[in-house]
Amino acid sequence: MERSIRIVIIEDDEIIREGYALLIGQVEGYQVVNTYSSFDDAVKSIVDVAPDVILLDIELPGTSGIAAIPKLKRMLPNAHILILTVYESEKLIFEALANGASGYLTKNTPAAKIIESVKEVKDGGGPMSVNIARMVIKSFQRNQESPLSKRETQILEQIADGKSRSQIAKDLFIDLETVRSHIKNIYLKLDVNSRADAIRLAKENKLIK
Amino acid sequence: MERSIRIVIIEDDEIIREGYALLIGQVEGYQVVNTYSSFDDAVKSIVDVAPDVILLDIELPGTSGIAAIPKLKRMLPNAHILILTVYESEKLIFEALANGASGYLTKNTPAAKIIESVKEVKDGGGPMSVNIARMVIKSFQRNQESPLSKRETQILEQIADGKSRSQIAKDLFIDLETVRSHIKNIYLKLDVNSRADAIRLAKENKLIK
DNA sequence: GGATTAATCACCCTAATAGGGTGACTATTA
DNA sequence: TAATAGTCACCCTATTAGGGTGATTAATCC
Repeated sequence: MERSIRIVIIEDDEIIREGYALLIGQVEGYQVVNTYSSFDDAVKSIVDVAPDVILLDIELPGTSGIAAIPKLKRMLPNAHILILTVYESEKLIFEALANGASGYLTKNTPAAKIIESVKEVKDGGGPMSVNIARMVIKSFQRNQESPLSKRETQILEQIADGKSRSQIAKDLFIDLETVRSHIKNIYLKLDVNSRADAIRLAKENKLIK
Repeated sequence: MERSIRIVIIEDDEIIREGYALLIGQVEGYQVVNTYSSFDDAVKSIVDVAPDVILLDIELPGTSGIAAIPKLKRMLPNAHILILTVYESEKLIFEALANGASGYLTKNTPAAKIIESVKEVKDGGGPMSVNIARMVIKSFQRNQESPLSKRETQILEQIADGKSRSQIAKDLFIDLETVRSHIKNIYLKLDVNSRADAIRLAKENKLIK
């Protein structure tokens, strides 16, 4: 028989924290080995506790959940972090994932889904709430009504890759002057006059990746 | 009573296509209004059929599923496209999502999950198979063992935003020479000697976003 | 306590680059 | 027939990028 999944909960609201602990702890194969009310509190003993999965809140007293992620990953490289929070701001979600969170659930998530998600992160999956998944997928999508032509988009993408005009010319097998011409048109259409502004505007409007 | 969800299936394998059609069509609230064996075949009548959700295969004769996505979105701006395929290549997934797919399922997905996902995309969600979600989340994560210091990472990120040294200096309130010094160290550490190479290498290794 | 690393700044140098202006030719598409 | 996309040409100059070779301070590490 496999040993049960060792879970730690870091959450400042005592009622929620103990509620989750009780809920998860009674499921077979799941073991809540400890709970903490803050990351700063967890630091002392969490390494010895050696959890497989850490349920982490974003809003915590002291070190924020976001800031805690890389620290936890350094202390416990094999542990999976599952964010469990009320926040749905795009910035927070992407920061959490970029920092190393393996999943992101919002707090209205039904108990069964939380249980399932714990198993899922432990097995290397990436569970997300429906609305989070929507935002994540949306972040990949480019603007379908770009003012830029295909060629212009392609060249702007190369500019965003840090390439010089001459490098772009070489890579696309066109003349340096043609590249210049395209860049001028890009600047005209976007109403900017520098690479930095063009890149910023294009990314803001998802004209390029 | 709400009208049922109008579904179209584009899939070249007849057995799979009709299997899905039968499976989905018998669920209450779900209506398979047509099926096609290719995009080129679908083009003729799909606009008149006016589906809410399009189940789309990636490997299709003629126009590929990936290439079909933006065309379908242009023809039916309000339809949601749900990819249903055996392919799990990172490149295909991100291309599909970037082109406008609302969800991505692999073909081993159980029937119940497919049914649920159709409803989910129709409601603006972003359903994904477990393994797809894992890859998507992974794509957000930065390398935890970067050779670059925080400051260097920050400066390389600004370089990737197309900023000049002097712009970076201004934005970070440090001297132009300090920026130069950091860039030199970045180049040394990454063993490159141009912005383009540094950006490419850093993105490949997820040192920056 | 000595070594490494991070972060800051200084001054040498030169080739290449970016951006602005203005215009032309061709092919496709509306 | 008018607009757009894609190609190329030549005018101009200030800025930039990259290489070299330092120094100083503070923090962190063994």
